[in-house]
Amino acid sequence: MQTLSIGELAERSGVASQAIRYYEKEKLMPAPQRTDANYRRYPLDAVDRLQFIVHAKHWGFSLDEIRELLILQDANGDRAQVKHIAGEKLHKIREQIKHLSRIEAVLSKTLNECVGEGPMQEGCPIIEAIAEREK
Amino acid sequence: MQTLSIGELAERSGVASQAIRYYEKEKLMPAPQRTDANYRRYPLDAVDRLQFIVHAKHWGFSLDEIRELLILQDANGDRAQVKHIAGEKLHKIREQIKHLSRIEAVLSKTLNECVGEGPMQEGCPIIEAIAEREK
DNA sequence: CTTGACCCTAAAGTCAGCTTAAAGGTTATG
DNA sequence: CATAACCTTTAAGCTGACTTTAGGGTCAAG
Repeated sequence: MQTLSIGELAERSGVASQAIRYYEKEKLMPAPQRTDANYRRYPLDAVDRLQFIVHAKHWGFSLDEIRELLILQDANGDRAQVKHIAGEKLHKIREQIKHLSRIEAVLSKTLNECVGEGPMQEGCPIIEAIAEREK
Repeated sequence: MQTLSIGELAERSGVASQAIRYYEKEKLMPAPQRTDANYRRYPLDAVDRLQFIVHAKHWGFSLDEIRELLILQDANGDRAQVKHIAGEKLHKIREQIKHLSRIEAVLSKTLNECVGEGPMQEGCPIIEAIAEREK
């Protein structure tokens, strides 16, 4: 069976060798077999696992959360647990969207109100909005 | 004129003394006058400045961005510059909302598709969504 | 057989925005 | 006048997700 050195794996997955070693230390990647010279040799499907990590990171999952998902996969775990983790993540994402939307609303409103000209001796609606806004 | 010790300022503003010293080092707060014993004495409006910082942080501005806004205020700067900084921030916030909304859409869709029962031998729509999703 | 490209480990550095600790001076209270 | 509650400084620690550095070992090409 074909195996990959860490450098080949890095190139195929787009993840730096040192990051791969870091994922191993953090238990996201299993420790691979070693050659006599103590070089890591990875099976081909290590590429998929790394890309799962990359995608999950892009989705905003932390390494801790990704580790949980991988453990469930490795253990052929319960769908309910995966759904639970994803549900919590969805909740957090919706909270973030709410928070950002509130900011977006006030900021775009004040930007419209600001003429964007002249000095600010008598105040600037943007500065004032930041200064006064509660909560 | 009444002045405040750093501890009194901390209590009135809700910002820890050490954080106030940190803001001084980072040029967000001006270095205040000192007593003979080298104690900081703040004017009352230091409370407002600190609360401006707190609010701006809550809005998602970084300390670097807040410093820029404060410099414009201190210099009685140009409204156009403030509008420019706020406009860039608004753009970044809208990008973040877009990114999160895309994730929210896919994640809530896959959560609905997942029965949330049984083991995942034959795959789980959530895991697969993460694994397969491009970009 | 040597040079350069790879691989190894462990430890330290990076970013932001602080917090905590260490070691000491000052001031208010009983 | 002692002691607790302030204040001072500098330096180190924290989180997350790595990257960089230091100091070696290994391997393929010429």
